[in-house]
Amino acid sequence: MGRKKLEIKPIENKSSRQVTFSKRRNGLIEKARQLSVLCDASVALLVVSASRKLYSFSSGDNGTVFQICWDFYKVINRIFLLCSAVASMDYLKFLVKILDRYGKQHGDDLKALDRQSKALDSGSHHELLELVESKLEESNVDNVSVGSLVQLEEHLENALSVTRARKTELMLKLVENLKEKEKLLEEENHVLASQMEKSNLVRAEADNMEVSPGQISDINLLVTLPLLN
Amino acid sequence: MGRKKLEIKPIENKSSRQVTFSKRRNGLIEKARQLSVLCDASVALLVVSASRKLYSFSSGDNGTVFQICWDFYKVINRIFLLCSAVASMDYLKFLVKILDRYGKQHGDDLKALDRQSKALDSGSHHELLELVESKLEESNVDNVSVGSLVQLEEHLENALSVTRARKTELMLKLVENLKEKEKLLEEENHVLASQMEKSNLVRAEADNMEVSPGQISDINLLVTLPLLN
DNA sequence: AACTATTTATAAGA
DNA sequence: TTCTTATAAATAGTT
Repeated sequence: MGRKKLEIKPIENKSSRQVTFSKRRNGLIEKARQLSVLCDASVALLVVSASRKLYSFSSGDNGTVFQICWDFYKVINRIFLLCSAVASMDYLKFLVKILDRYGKQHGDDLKALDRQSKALDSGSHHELLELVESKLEESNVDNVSVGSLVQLEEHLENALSVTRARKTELMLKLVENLKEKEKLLEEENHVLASQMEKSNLVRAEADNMEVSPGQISDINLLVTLPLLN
Repeated sequence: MGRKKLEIKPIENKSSRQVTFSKRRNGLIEKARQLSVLCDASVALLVVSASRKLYSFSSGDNGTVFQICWDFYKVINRIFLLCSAVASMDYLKFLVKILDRYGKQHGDDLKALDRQSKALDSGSHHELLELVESKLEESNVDNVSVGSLVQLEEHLENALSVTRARKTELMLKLVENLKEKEKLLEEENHVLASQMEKSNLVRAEADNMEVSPGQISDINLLVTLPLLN
């Protein structure tokens, strides 16, 4: 739809490709907007230029981008999770590049959050929770920056993973201690019992004195108590 | 660009809205394709109709949709995670609907996987791992269906969560048992010790017989052993 | 689903 | 970049 018909194949000339990209990108975004308005549709559009710059549109039903994208995210997330196990080195490099790009495009947000995160460097749970709450407060969703949310979630993931590992570690240590304690108590018990037996034997031999019924039954009761397993 | 100018506002007439949606959606997807080809750009487009049907396009640099979407996913995922904590009931209903829709659009895949998953209903870990491996094998990424991957990940998530819960449960039970055991042993020990004391006392009174040094030291050693804490 | 009168998008040029 | 303009493409209303 210009002065002459354009074949749909990669444009060689760099500057004309750049110009076409700019025009068509705007056109595409406008068309996406129109479709969403005219037909009550949810539309999400992502464009990444050859120079790795990101442009996007979302009809944003509730002023946010994420409702429409939830199923998209589901698909992508799952594919990614499964593929990351078998991903090539090239693909991993690609991911790093994209994350880099995000860091650059949201540099200010990241810096701002970095200052906060430095404050809780030593990992105070209380402070972390406060940070989360303040972020949730201010996140009437569309005025909170994406970069800071990305950063924030990383904090949360770290905290969770540390907490989980610590839980397991503590429980294993507790079990170990309890088992050792049990072993010692059993040994002590055993020695006491044999001591008692010997002493009773010695006494019985020495003077034929009878052990009182109450005392015997006490001992028997305890020794035959079933140990839990 | 039709017989007359159309204002960009919601189309009231249902059937004409449906027709317009169909035409413009195709147009939009074609435009997206052209942009990606002409300008070496990555483009991802998602359209959900008012009737909740999903249409999408992705330039798919490597034959898959997910490279271009990775950053999108990052953003969406993080926003979702944070917002889900404060999401309204309406929003939760919305999510359920979308997941439903997925189930419907990938019904065949789900059924196929369902048969497999029935086989490991009783939760054999070995079989689950085998299923995962076979899926990874066959997922040269573009010939495996999205629906089955979604389902597969749900299996994995369930298995993980069940395993984690079971681990905690078993460890807590173990700790409880060990503590009870310890209590009983300590009681038994205490009774034995006091029994011993009484008996020694009685004997001493009765005939002034001395307890052998070796026996005394044994008992003292055990009673003063530090208990772990 | 086709047709076609129009509008809209945009390629090339400035 | 931005504007202009000739022309290609998309599509609204009609059949």
